[in-house]
Amino acid sequence: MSLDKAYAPKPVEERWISAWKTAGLFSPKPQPGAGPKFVVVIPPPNVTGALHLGHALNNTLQDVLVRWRRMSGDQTCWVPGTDHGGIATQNVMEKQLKAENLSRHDLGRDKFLERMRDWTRECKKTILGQLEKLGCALDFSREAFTMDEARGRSVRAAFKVLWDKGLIYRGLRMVNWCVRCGTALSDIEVEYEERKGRLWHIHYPLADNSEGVMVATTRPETLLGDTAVAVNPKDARYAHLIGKKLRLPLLGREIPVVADEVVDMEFGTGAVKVTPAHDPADFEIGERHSLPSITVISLDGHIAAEGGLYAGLSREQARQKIVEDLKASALLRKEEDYRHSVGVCYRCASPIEPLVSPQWFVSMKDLARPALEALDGGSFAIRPENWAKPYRDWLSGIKDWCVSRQIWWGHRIPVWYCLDCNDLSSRPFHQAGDLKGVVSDEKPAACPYCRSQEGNFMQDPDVLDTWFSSSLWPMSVFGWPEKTRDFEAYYPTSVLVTGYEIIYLWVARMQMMGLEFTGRPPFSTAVIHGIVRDKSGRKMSKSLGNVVDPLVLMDKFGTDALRFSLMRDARLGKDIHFSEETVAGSRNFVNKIWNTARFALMNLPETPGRAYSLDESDPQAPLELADRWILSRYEALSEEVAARMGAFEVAEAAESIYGFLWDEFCDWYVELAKIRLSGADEKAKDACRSILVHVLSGTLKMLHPFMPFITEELYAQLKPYAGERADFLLAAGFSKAAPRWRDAAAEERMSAVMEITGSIRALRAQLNVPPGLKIRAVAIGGNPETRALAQERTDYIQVLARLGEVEFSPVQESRQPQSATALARGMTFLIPLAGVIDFAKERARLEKELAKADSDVKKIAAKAENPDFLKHARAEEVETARAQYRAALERKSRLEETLSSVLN
RNA sequence: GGGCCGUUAGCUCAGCGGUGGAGCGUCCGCCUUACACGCGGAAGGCCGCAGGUUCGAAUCCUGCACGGCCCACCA
Repeated sequence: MSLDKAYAPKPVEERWISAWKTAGLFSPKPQPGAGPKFVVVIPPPNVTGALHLGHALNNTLQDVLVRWRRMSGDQTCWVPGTDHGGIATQNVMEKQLKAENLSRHDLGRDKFLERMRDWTRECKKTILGQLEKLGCALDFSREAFTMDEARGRSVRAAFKVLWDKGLIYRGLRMVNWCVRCGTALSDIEVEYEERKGRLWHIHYPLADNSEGVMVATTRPETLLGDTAVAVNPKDARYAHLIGKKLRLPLLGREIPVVADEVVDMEFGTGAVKVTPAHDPADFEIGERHSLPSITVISLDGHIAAEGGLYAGLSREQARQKIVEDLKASALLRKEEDYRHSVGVCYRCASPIEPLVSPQWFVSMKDLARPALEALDGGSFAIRPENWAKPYRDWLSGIKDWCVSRQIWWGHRIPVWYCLDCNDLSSRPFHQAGDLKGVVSDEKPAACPYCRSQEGNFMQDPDVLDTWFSSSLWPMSVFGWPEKTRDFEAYYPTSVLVTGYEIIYLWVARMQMMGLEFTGRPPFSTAVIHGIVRDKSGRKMSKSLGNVVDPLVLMDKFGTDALRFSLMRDARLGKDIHFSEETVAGSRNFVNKIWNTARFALMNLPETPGRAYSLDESDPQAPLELADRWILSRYEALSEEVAARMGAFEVAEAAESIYGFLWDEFCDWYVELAKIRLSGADEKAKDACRSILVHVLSGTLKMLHPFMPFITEELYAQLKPYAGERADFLLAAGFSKAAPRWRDAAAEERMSAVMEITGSIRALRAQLNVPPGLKIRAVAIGGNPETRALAQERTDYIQVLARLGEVEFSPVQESRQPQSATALARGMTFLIPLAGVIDFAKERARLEKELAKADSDVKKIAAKAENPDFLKHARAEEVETARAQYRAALERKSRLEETLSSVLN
């Protein structure tokens, strides 16, 4: 068997992807009653384009959990899919059309949707291909799409149930309107940005042209729709004006001064212009004072007919013109720069226009209550826990959900109007508030209101918010509302892995819907991760030009490397500052693993004669210190990693495995194994081989969820030596825990060896002893155990520190002229180096060590000699401190001795 | 205005009550037959600031400053 010197990911990845697929590895059949289940549904990526690093993070995290649980013995099921993505996807298509100088209206609804479906088909292919390439153990036979036929049935069923319960209603309400997208948005789809604007102070004279009040506004164009000016009832400045009429500038309309608590006396002039049709706060003032509401900005963002001579202007043009006209009429009294937060569309970032229009709503209060109870009762948990509070707060203050969108791409609202009894022609659809509708999947045969059988039915033109179908996802992917076997077997799911930015948009709504329709939370834990940002912490965006394509990274460093670096940084809930260097680091680690296996295989017989198993009661060869140490460390690692994974602390688990494999296994164990492997003692060799096979294959298993490809590749080579037959690591599962291998004594002894080695290595490096030179050493001092250990394991120290002969001198003050000195664990290693080293350097080095020892002594003395410490600290704490103090003193005095005598 | 998170080595981040850690970068030395995507060594920290609790605080508490998110009807 021979492996290349450097790992080449591409062919390995391709080979295993196809092997997994051929074996149907990710589509295990549900086995009734066979052990715990672990079910995950993918957060379906929008079909807006290719996947980005955030998707890579999200899906790798899920894959790690799924693979881990599968190897732990759970029945797992991970469902893939994509989301039609409503406005976002429609915008992508509209951009494409724009490049062809077309609008969606040029195509018409049917043609447009056809193009959307074509695009979606391609996009799904891309996304699923990328997920496969990422190595995701998704059951591709279950692929779902939020707008396919089955999901359509779920959506319509949910709508019907909510309708029948009176939880869905249509009403004329003030909503967030995106002028650019031409649709209403829900409250949480509005983002607030600090933007620089201006604050205009406008004088509103009294109707008789005497005095008047000054108001401040950031949106002067809304003046056209003003129907009052409001002041605080307690405001002495304006008390005499309450009830009087003002003359609205430019239009001349008379409007009243009203008193309302909501007005802040401190802010601006203390008087507010009230535009009920175009501001949510003003809308409420209008309700309280029965003010008329005049719509002056229409759905397309232009000034409506009521805007007089401004009608037809865009809102931007109107603002400019109105400011000019106010200036001309000397009513504009002040104009200042003003930074304030502006609501913008989460999909296109253009400013939101609050306006009144007929929309569909879901009444949320009753749905939120069970979700809150699930959280408080523990049937649903959020990790990390600090997200529970914002989640709870949001649910507690929940408002009704505007679910209608005036776009074409989405689930059409399943409501029909009879043209024979609904007068749609005289009431343009979007202006009507009280149409009689029939909720139905298909066009009804007869009108229940007028009994007409003419079939003059028209479906509501609106579509549902894309998040409506998303909220049903954990149910709909298994066929709900039908009682399918899959639904029985896999609902509710186990964990949901997603980013914190969609906790309200998605997580909360899934909880509410799941509880409403099934009485059970759709998943018992939400695992929340952060956002992938660039190196300097900025969000990745096309406009900043800092987006990184995961495919490019996978191509350059390998998929395992990309996955591992994402996982190493994926601390729950924390953002990742991503840099390519960390992927290079992971690539190096992957290569390290490759070479470790190469080393092991080089030292195993060409054809596996027998299995090197430690499970046999009678080991084939005697184990020695290094073996017992690495086994102990390996067991400790297994336990720690299992605990971490159970708590979803994936990053911590990854870090631990990294440290174990590189620092302990490679840098220490493998180096020591070389002693026996290069010798002639077959029994000793077999002992080493057993350990190498056992620890390496076990570590590969632990790593498999993180880096599925290289581990599969190497395990395939190693498994005959481990006596295992499974074709894939997922099928092989983890080895049983073996706590009997924990060995504190071996760990302690090995750490002494490491310390001694370290001090001699440091001496060599600092004194520039030629690395190839095998130097002689004289060992003196030390307590009996350490001394015995050093004598027993001289071979370790010789190999690790590249020593020649080591002489154990019984004489405490053994004189070795012209020696350098290494101190460790109470032992002194004198290294005669006349002619090799510069003794001035050695003196300087020792003086520095002495200074360090001295400061150590002082630090520990501050504790160990402190009567308060001795009085209050726990006994074992005191004991430890005393021991440390003794050791520090001992070291210091030895250094002093050395400096005064040996060096002379 | 409220809430959450962060502030530790040049950079990215662990540590969360007992003599300050990792990776990358830097410096010195090594092609030591698994790996130069490597090995050994080293330099580099008033652990944001100020109080408090404690025998003892990077770690717990309280304020403050700075940075970042989220929420809220500031015209």
